[in-house]
Amino acid sequence: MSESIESPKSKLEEAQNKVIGAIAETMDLYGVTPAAANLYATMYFKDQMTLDEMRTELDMSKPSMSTSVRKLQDIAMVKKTFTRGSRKHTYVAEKDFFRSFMAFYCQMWEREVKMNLDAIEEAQEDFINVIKDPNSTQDIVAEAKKYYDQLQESKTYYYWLNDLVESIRSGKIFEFLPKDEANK
Amino acid sequence: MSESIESPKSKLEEAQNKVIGAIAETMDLYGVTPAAANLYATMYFKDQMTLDEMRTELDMSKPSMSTSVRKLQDIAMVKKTFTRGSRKHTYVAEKDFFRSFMAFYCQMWEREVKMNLDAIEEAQEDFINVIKDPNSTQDIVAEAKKYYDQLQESKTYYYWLNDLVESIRSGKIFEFLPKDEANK
DNA sequence: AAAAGTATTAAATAAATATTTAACAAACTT
DNA sequence: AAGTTTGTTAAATATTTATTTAATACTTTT
Repeated sequence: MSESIESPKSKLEEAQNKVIGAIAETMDLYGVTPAAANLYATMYFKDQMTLDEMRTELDMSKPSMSTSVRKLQDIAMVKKTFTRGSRKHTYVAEKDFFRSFMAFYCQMWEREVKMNLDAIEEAQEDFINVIKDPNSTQDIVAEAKKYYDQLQESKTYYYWLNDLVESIRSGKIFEFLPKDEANK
Repeated sequence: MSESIESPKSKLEEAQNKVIGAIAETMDLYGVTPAAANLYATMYFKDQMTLDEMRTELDMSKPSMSTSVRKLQDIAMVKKTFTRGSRKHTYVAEKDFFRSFMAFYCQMWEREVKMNLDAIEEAQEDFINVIKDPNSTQDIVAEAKKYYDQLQESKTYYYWLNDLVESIRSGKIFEFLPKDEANK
């Protein structure tokens, strides 16, 4: 890999590719498709891109770019920009990871909290009905009570998760955990 | 669905199933297979289970239970227990969601930080070499500087994420965001 | 309003992942 | 130590998910 004959241009690209690879690899743990992960990582080094530039750069189909870019918009990692004079849509990558973090996790956690708390409320009602039901044996009642309490306990977690979301959304968390911490 | 003819026993199960469904559905957003998600949610209402009980309960193959339970152990959502007198291995679900949260996200975020910081360090070195290279044109140098700075900026985020992990691991975060918050 | 360019949706294909069946290995019992 | 039970690994199958090709709808320009 004789370094000396390599052009500055290609060294630049090589350096970018290292980061692109790392970002893409960690991103598909975030539930996005490989295409979307690659796309975001690629856009991370571009000012803005059109769908056609994307498909050329990644050598993939346009619909694939279209759906990927939409998915990335959903999790606020890509934004549409308005470029005068061009009919093509242009998109930019969110380069502030704090914002991506916020958008992604808050959305995910809110969904989780809502879905589980809803189910818990319903189930707790059911358990109460079982407890009150004269047809219930002692064993059944005891079980129902146990589960009711277990769910009650778990609500603490979901409330906490909601608080976490809230403190991220409001930025209050950065009072506790500052962003730069003297930049190490 | 005439409620009155339903036995307390089946009402109990129905209530559990509501919660099982919700947990399982949110869990496969956490990168576990449907089998593992269902398994965890089922175990959430059991004291302990053997592999054979799991396969009976979920009506799936034993190897599927074996791999699922291992995956769940990896993310610390299930623990092995030692039951005297039984040759079968027994497992219990971690019912404290705070612990699961900690284990899952800390592991995930540490991986992300390490992988990306490593790539960034390498890339930044490369960019410096391009900047120092006499063959580099002005444009190339400017680009290299731009990317170097962009990566430098992004490190702030990864350091912050590391701090977050640290404060979760140590429990310090609960000083800032208390667990029970008067239980609403 | 027509035509050209662009983006999106739908159906078909390709690729990846989860699950199962079958074979193997390990641990316990007698 | 041989046989039986339990758990794991490997190969094959099934299922799901991602991607592409082809068709459609929307925008903008003339």
